Amino acid sequence: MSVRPLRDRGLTIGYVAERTGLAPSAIRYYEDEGLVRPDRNDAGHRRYARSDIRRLSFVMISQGLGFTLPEIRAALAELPEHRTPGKADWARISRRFGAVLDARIAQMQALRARLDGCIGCGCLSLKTCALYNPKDKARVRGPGPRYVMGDRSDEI
Amino acid sequence: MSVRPLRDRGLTIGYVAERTGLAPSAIRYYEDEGLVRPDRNDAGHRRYARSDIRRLSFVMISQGLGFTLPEIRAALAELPEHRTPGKADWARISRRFGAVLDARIAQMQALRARLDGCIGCGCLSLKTCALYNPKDKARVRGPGPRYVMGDRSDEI
DNA sequence: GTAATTCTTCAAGTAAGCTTGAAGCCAAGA
DNA sequence: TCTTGGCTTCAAGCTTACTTGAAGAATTAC
Repeated sequence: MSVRPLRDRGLTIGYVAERTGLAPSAIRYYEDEGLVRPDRNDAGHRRYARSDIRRLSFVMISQGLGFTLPEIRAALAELPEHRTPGKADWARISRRFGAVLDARIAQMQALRARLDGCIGCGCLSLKTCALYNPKDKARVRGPGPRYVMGDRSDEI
Repeated sequence: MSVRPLRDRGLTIGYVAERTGLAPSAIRYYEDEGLVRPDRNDAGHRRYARSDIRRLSFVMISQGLGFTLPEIRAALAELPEHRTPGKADWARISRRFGAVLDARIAQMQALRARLDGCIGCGCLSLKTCALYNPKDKARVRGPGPRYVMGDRSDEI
């Protein structure tokens, strides 16, 4: 446990890591990804603001909700730049994420309903099955690049 | 479009690729992952059964529903080995996936409810926020290795 | 004053789900 | 017969979200 978290005005990365539970390497990575912008001291060591702890907490929570780092970065971009974000600021961007979550849940429920429909027929044949309908390419998030997946539509 | 899909008893990979919309490389990859087991002709070329088209369709559908290849492989393992799977077989494993989907939807709804609770307080402080409660580490699926993420519990 | 931490950067590894490319075999059509 | 195209294997690349390790500088602790 860091005894003196503050050196030359700002929190060290080690202290922030302790407070958030994140690994220092992860915090540096988040900086590369534009999620935090710590200052540097004369020696080039990172110095964090107290509010960065909340910022990083938001990153962790959002990831737990299934958001990607680019999505989180976009959300964080809406926070005020020259003022420490307050409750209202955090509540506002949280509400947006809530709406996105609602949409995702609805999407999953739609897929689930389709599956129900398809269980009855058991067909799984490319053109017949409702689950192939590319209407909403509702691919529930998965890793790795999923390139073309184009709609090669010939007859089954 | 392949004019003669059948050579020495069995479908060529190119034909199966056309029919499913999958790239041949993807189909070979699925074989490496144990999702299909085509025969080989004398020259070592893959020869698929007609039922493999349905099998690969199931793989695509399941991925669209958010299942991983290992999960799909496990499901496919429940199909009969020495008999071409019929409607009932496909319906049975689809029903299982449906139940898993239900659970996932419920999990997301629980997370969503928690977020609602947290929007009110706007705290996002590590120990206080309900979204940090590791009760169910309900991380909505995301790519990449997520190592430790341990519960370093010290005071906020 | 010196040893032990902590910090820095940079390169490479990991998992998942593939694609792309190289090098070579085999078969069908002109 | 030759060329074209499809097939084979194997190796390497891509993304995301990181970790691990190396090599070295700065800081802290004793």
